[in-house]
Amino acid sequence: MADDKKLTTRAADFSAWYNEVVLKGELADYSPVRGCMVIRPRGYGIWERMQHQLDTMFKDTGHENAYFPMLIPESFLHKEAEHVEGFAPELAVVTHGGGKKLEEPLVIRPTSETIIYAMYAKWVQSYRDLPILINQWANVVRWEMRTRLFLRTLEFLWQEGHTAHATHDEAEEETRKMLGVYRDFMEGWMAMPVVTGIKTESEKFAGALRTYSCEGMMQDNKALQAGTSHNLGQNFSKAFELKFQTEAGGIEHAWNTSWGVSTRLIGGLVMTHGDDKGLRTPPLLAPIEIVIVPIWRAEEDKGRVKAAAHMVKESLLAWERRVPGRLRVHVDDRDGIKPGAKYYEWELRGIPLRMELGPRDIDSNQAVLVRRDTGEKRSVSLSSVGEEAADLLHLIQESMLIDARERREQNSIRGGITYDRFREVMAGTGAFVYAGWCGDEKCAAAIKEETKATIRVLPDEEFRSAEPPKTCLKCGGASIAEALWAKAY
RNA sequence: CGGGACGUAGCGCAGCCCGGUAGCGCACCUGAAUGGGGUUCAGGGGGUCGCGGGUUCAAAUCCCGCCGUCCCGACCA
Repeated sequence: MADDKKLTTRAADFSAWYNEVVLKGELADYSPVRGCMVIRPRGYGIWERMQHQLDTMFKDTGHENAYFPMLIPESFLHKEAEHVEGFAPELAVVTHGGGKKLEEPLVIRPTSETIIYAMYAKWVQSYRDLPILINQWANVVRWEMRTRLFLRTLEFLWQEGHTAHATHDEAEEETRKMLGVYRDFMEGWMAMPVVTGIKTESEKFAGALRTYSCEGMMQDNKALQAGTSHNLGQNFSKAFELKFQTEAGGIEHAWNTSWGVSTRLIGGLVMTHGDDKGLRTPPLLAPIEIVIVPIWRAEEDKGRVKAAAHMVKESLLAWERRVPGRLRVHVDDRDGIKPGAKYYEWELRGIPLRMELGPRDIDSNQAVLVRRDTGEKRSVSLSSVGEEAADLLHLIQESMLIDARERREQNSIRGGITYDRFREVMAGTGAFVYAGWCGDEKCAAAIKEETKATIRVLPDEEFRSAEPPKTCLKCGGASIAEALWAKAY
């Protein structure tokens, strides 16, 4: 039976561990405003690399960046019924300006659909004006009850893409395409495997026709919704009269999509790859890929060892790597700190590769390379150090994804699970469980009540088993949806 | 918003029960030695004890109120 395997999970107090890695890794800090976060340079360095890569991928798929205002007239939110219902409880509202009470309150954007489609309505006359493919990087505010650094803060930084199309099929294609971009980024760059799929009616975005999502598994076996892509249908174009004249001459409402990822991804990175030594950063996202620690015993060695370290750095910078861009190398030649202390510090920061360079190495034209992910050490010749380092970084990137995927598979259960066993698993380690659902919200609600597990997505093929579940996990009735059940952040 | 814990130096904490000159570890600064996995010694700087009120000759300590943080519920990218 698939569910007889041994499930594993990280230490019980995962929250404390997470906070420790984030705070001691100096990724973020609490701000004076409750529930808001300050991203410190180390965290922002990772985010900048994420942002740059995502931006590149958006541009490669034909999108442009723009900027829309932070303040939105309250009435805009009310134009789409489901949308306002979904967001009303968590809005921050500006009621005064210039010392006077405003005639109409302004909400601080919780997301920008309304203001953006109001503008698109002005810009679009003809089918020739479509599609509009725009992205914006912005901070948004949602007044959450409970907050957590990176995962759920009152204010957060994200990217939101908003597009308008002439047909439903084109919008659907865009929605799926951007979900794929997210998956490629999360797996290829963050080394974080995700399950993609469609959200159920009750879990979809407020105002969407369909919502697709990327769900990663964290080390406590809970799911993290890492990115979403929505097919909004004509809901917003009807609310904001976003209409165009077709080639045939008729007037039709446009079809919209929106999709976003946020700084939550940094939290996902920590919870996917962190270990008890601190952060582990995939090489492609590491602000520094290689740190060179020069080691000297006698004072007379110091000068030549430091000089050698900088020469090695130069030779690494000169190395032509396979992916675009130079190797990112730092020499830690600080005085007064012993090498061991430096090792701990760089391990905490998650730098993927460390090079130890001492007098003995230099005399034998060698250096020691140490992998952050596995701790493995190897001696390499200084004449081929660039190639060795580049190969190792490539290997680390690959093996971090493989390891994370293996961990997820180890903690996934497909098929043949009884509800009793399901309850037992969810009360214990937790898992990704692929099982059927009869489609009745009462069953889903009962499962949530009893186990805290919800349907994360109806997964795409990659995650499904050969044999689809035939019965509902809870009631045993005929299954109409093959669902991924898990506890979630 | 309900239940619990907590708030004292940059970080982690003791002191509170039983009121009486604000302490410890790490970090930081100076000097010297040290340096292949968290150096050692000596000297030094830093705190309106979360905020406000009350009791008292005297409050970090007792009482009341507020604010904030964390954990557990409801909400959520």
